[in-house]
Amino acid sequence: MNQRTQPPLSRKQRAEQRKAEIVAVATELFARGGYRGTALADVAARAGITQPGLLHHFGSKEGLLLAVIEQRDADSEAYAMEVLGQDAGLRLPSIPDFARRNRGKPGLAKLFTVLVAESLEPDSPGHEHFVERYRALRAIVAAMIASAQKDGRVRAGIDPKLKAAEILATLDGLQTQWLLDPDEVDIARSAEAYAQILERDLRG
Amino acid sequence: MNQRTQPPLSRKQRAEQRKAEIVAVATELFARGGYRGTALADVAARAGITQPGLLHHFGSKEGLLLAVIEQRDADSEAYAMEVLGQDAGLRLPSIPDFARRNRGKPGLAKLFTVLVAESLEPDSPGHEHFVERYRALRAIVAAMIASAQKDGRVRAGIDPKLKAAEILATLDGLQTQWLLDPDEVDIARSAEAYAQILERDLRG
DNA sequence: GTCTATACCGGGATAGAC
DNA sequence: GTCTATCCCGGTATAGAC
Repeated sequence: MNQRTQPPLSRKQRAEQRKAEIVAVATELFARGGYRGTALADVAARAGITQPGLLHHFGSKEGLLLAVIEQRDADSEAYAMEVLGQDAGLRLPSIPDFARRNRGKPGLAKLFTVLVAESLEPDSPGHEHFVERYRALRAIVAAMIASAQKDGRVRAGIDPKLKAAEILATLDGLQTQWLLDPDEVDIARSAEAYAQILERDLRG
Repeated sequence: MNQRTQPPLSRKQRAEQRKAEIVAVATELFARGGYRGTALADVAARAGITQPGLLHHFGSKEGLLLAVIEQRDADSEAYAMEVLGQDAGLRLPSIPDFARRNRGKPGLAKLFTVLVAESLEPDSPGHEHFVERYRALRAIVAAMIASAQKDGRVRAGIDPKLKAAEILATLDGLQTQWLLDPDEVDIARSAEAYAQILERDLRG
């Protein structure tokens, strides 16, 4: 920013920036329509490029999908760190925060829901990725619960792995109902109510 | 069965039977691949008919989808009646039964998950249907909870509508994790654990 | 690195014979 | 009611010029 002429963007940097723009557009379009339902040409047009121009960067449509997934993961990991990072403890109040934040970006939430469903079949492009993602998430939450059990902040009767799966399931499921019918389902209130009963449940 | 010659199938009955066969095949194929990912010709081939032959019955691909959805709904409604029908009370133990039953038919569970995701977008073919379906399910469960509150079997602090959404969310979410990674997620055990904590929660 | 042009495939729907 | 033949669209990917 304080260089005298123009910030010297190398060719490689320019290319990366271009790719990032395309990924952003693709994220939005995949969220509606899903992966299969979205045409490469549409992504290209919105990014101000032609379809072969786009393919030059990503090689194939699947390549673009993987780039989108990768980038989305980086985002949410950053957020997870921010929200529950400092103390490794259980911060239940952060659950509604998380919900509220997703509410602000329905596109991202929808992208995730749609892609997971498209990835259920074992040989689909994103399958392995989402399997790993859920395993990792369950492990993280389970570890938090187990650690809280050692401190006596969570009762012993809880099975950390089962409870982790259940927590993720509830939040995902609420989100799906909200995406389907936002007028009827208040994701923030639901998440708050859930955080409360969860606390009751964990403390015993 | 006790007619002397052959049970006289009218033309109309034959046609209905044929359609039912096709719907069954379509259900299976839509479960993998989803609606968009499934070719009409594949459905037709598996049903022992040609693709135009199939279209003769359903008019369009969307027509076939609606037939599939309708039929699946009839099925699950029948089951819901069976499982919690007699007494209008809350039968939490039936939750694991429900999960176990779905485990036996992963195709149907997958169909549902995939179609809901494909129906998030407001102008998608099945959107209205799934919106209504969830509203109805939430209303039924909420009514059961409210009635149990009147009897004093459920504590007053519970908000029936919020709790209904949460219950459906948890079961859906667990099912999705199980479909994605059946080796890692035990849907029956998870559902049992959830039914237990739910009982604790409701009783207070 | 981006374009134009095009090859090529797969899919849904229609026409019309039987 | 089912078939064959065909149309036509939309989509991905490739070739090759600039």
